[in-house]
Amino acid sequence: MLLDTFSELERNRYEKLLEMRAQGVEPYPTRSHKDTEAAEAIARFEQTENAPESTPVQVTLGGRIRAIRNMGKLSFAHIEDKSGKVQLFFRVDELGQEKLDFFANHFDLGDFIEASGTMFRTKRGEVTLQVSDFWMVAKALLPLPADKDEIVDGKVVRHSQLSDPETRFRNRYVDLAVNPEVRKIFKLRAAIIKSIRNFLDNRGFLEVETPILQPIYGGAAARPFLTYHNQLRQQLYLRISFELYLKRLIVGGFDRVYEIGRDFRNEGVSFKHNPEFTQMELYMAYGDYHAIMELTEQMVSQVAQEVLGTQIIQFDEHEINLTPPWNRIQIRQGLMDLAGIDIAAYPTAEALGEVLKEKKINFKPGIPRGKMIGLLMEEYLEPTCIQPTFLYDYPRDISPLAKNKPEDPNTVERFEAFISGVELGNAFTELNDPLEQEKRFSEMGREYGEGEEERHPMDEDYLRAMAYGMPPMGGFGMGVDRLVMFLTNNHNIREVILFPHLRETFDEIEEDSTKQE
RNA sequence: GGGCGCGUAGCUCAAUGGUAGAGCAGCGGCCUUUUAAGCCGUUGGUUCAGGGUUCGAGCCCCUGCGCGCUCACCA
Repeated sequence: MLLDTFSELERNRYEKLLEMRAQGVEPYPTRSHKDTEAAEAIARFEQTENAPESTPVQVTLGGRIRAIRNMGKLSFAHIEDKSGKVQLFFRVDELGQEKLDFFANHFDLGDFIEASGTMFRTKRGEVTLQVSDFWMVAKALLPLPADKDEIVDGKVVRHSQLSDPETRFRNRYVDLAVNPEVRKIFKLRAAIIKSIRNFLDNRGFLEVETPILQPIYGGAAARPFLTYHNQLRQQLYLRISFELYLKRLIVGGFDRVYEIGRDFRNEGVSFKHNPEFTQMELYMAYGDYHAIMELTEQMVSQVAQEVLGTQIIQFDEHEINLTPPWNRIQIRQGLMDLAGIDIAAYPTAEALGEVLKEKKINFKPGIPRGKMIGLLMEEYLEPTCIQPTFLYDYPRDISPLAKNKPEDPNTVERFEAFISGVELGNAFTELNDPLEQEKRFSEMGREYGEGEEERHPMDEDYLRAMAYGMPPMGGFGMGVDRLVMFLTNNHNIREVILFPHLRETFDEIEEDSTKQE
């Protein structure tokens, strides 16, 4: 029972609720009567304020009470709705002592109130609603964490705001309710995604939805989540990428498709990894990875321009310029320049392994050559990619879905985009030769061994689709959460996901007897 | 999974091994233009959990849980 968990402080609010009911006032009425947003009321007043024949701005406002200042014969309150805050002014002359006392005795911080009256400007200069009538629309039984804003030199200074990350993420509704800057992140997030859609829609891409529950996972190197369909008695995986389904659609004739949705990867959780995350993938027939590079830099810079009004963003201590063209560094050349290693001179894993040992880079014995190159990139290339950079031409053995470079069978046409040393997206000229694809799947099986879940499983139906003829194309996958992190200057992915995954608490584990292995 | 750090009132934080505190929030007063309102008074604690050392533990030790940072795994 909720009531059983209440502290004395919370009981107190419940008592007020009971008192209201006893007086015939419903604390959760069915209808509301708000007709104007806070910001709109203020704007309308300011427009008419100095007009010679201004008519009074008469409105009914509604929102959550964020501050109350009772002063005996008058009261001030601030309420907040999605447009912002506005002050309410209650005077005994206007309302009578009884009504004023009713406000003082029954309304708390966090309650939802509606009030009608006329807008005016106080002596201190704040546009305010002079309340002629008010009523409760939802009583809050639990108190929100106390905080107050002070305006110093035009800047809002928060006092004692809710800041403990665990409390904030476990009770995101409270975090959002009291921290407007957190709400702002998610408004920006929505705008970013909308802007991506606009960009792609305008270029003839069709937005599609493909299965999240998949009998065979694929399209990325990651461990999947496993689930089970009872009636079909079928094991299913939660998708780790959209790739193989989207490319089937290109076979189907759409030529340009994209999807924005959730991927699930059963891997470590960190400041840049959440078990489920939002991915954007697109496929463009008759394009290659060079075309995708251009599309990517245009998309990201344009999204920034639309959402932030600038292509120059601040991330960490760096000022990052998203304006095209971005840096392009070929991996072999980059490693020659920055590490003094020509990877082409070491064509086998054994030979390259010796180089890694020389450079004191630790690696698990037996990993493929491509992974070793990945380690070199992490050490020498990626940290230098502060400004937006495409690293391109990847080793073939870690890229089973990408097409060879025509002149170099060990290298594929693939790039990854980096900003501030962190990967933003991954793209390639897509392999469209079904027999070659079949060979690659088999190779992956050998490289990784049977037991390793991250090896790319053979997908027979995908090969069949390709065998019907798949036009040449470029494809691209981008972590939307990462992009939101860059554009909102957040360094932890949990800050840009509304309900990030947190470990269960002990109590929850004990109560949940159905939990799986 | 490893290492380091943190966990005290609803929130933000104090407290040499020696009576658990402050501000805000709450509650009771005073106050007719306040705005971090103010002034006076006051309530509120399983110090994350369990064990140990000690005359005595918020503090020291052990175990567990959670969070943060970091490394590893992983794009």
